[in-house]
Amino acid sequence: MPNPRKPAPAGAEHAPLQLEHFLPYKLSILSNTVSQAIADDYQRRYDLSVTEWRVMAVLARFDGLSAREVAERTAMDKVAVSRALARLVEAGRVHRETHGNDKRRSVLSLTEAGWAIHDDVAPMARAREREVLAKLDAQEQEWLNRILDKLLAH
Amino acid sequence: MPNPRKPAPAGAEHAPLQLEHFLPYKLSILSNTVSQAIADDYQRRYDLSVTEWRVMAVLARFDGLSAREVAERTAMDKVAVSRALARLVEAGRVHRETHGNDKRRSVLSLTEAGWAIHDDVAPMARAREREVLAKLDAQEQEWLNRILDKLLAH
DNA sequence: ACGTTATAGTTACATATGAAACTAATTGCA
DNA sequence: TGCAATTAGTTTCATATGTAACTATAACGT
Repeated sequence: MPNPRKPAPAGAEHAPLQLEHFLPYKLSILSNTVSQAIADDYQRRYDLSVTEWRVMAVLARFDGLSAREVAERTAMDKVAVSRALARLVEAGRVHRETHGNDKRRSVLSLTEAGWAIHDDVAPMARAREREVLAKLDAQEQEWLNRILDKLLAH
Repeated sequence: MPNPRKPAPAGAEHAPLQLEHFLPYKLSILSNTVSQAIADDYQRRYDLSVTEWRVMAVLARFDGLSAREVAERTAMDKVAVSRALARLVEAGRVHRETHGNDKRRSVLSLTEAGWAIHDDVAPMARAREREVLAKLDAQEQEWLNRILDKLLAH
């Protein structure tokens, strides 16, 4: 008998959550599992955190963003972005200069070295995404997309 | 023109990810948003971390678990569980005793104070879940459930 | 022009987290 | 038995993270 646990009687008045059927919990597990699988592909190899990778991914698409704009696009807070940028600039992966008209703002872009990493990591990330989606049939994939977009709207 | 950003030409050879259509990214945003909304309900009021709440939720359903079993059920690592338990026992929310036959194992259960918190927080958590699901119609809710279970299987 | 308010970004501090080393108890098997 | 290998749980250490305070610059209203 590996684990003969009784499903808590707990009197009668309590109403315990069933974590395994609780949406926020399931989302958390799934999200962490998937993100970690991708991170495993690049963290060791490039000494790159998830935060840093997201900053790079955004700069790959939108060249010349400011730090605040990066924060908006990645949904991370500005402190996290500031720190990620400090490391990325230090490592020569991101180039930072000051905006001509507004000396508060930075103008950010990937360096050659940054692009090289991007071009290696992006396909791996896409492959992981495909692995996850491969567990679903075409119809389920469509529904998932629609549902996530609906939940994320506004 | 608040933000006239050009969608990165970036030469021609690069293929930047579109984060906003990338499944792992969308999952991460959604999961964090939902979990944070729930946490906001109890963190200040009870000085209770997400980790601690999950431990309590599991003990509410499965009385007498060991720390390792709690870790399994919450999908958290044993160090996180150990620390959460230390705080919960210290705060008088969880009772810990030693297993009769195996002195390594602990036998854990909620105290009266623990149950009181549980009985206040659990309905709030359920209400938040309902708020999220309210954005979907009945059909979408069914698909979401089925799809998440499929992705989480194995 | 000038003082107030807002914004971009960094720094400091306190807390959270994860990996690995560690202790204590139990199990397996020669 | 008795000793090597496992297992439960804690501690340590190095990093990560969030909040709030801070600096510098720009925008706004009078």
